[in-house]
Amino acid sequence: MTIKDVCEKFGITADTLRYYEKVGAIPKVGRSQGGIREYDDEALSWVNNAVCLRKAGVSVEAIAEYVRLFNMGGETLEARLELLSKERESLGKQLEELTNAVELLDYKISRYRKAVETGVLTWDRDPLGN
Amino acid sequence: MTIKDVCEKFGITADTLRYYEKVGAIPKVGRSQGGIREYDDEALSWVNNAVCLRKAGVSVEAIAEYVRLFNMGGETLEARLELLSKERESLGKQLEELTNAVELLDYKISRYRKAVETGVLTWDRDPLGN
DNA sequence: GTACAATATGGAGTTGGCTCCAAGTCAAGA
DNA sequence: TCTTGACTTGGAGCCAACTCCATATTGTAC
Repeated sequence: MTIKDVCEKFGITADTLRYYEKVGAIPKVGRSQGGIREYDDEALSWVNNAVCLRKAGVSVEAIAEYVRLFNMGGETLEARLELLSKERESLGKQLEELTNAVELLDYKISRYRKAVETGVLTWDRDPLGN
Repeated sequence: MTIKDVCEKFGITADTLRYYEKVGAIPKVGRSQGGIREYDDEALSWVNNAVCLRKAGVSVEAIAEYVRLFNMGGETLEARLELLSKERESLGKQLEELTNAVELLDYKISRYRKAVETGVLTWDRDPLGN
């Protein structure tokens, strides 16, 4: 698979893909004789890992650290588990913040729907709405 | 309430709070005769709004746009509703990405727990794990 | 009233994550 | 073979969101 195919598959740019490789968020990708990247299934799996985690806000650095540990082999199983657990915990917190914000927005939206109907914006929870 | 109190209450720095005010993510805060910020309940409600949305990843610009519309008065009810709805939708997408990533991490973590026990890292979904 | 901490302002600096650019190489169709 | 478009690299540039700094002013404890 060429870099372009991978870009389309994951909805990212070639620059981003090269950047991920440069900083180690994915392992070095195999090349043709001419030096052109050729993504095999394993490479795609790494790209998927990076893209999925990045979309959730995991830092490129953390992803790269995981790749680094992975490439060091079986000695780093515990370290990788710890890294993944830490990131998982942080995503759990983020999930909570996100849920809070969604709740806030949903409440405001419901008030605004009423306001657009009636012409008056009111708050029934806390008299100080905005 | 002083800026320091507000910082502690919301777990952010005074610089951030002043920055939010400067760029309009919260409305201008009232001052003492000497020019020192004094946060009343309404100001706190605005700070809460900004902090909550920022933690979920809503841009400072979008928050500031909402404040701007709010300050323009009742003519902008629909515009505000539309803005909030758009942000709500974007958070919904983000929630999905986050959930995907949590699922991925949970799966990997379960595999790593087994690996730390048995000494061998294996993948039962897709043979290409990482 | 005097020290000293807290706050004010404007503006520069930092960080993370891309994104773009120049100059060159590679490869597929006419 | 020639052309044209995709790909390569290294490095510079950009943007959002802070974060830090210098300098000045305010407010509080003694």
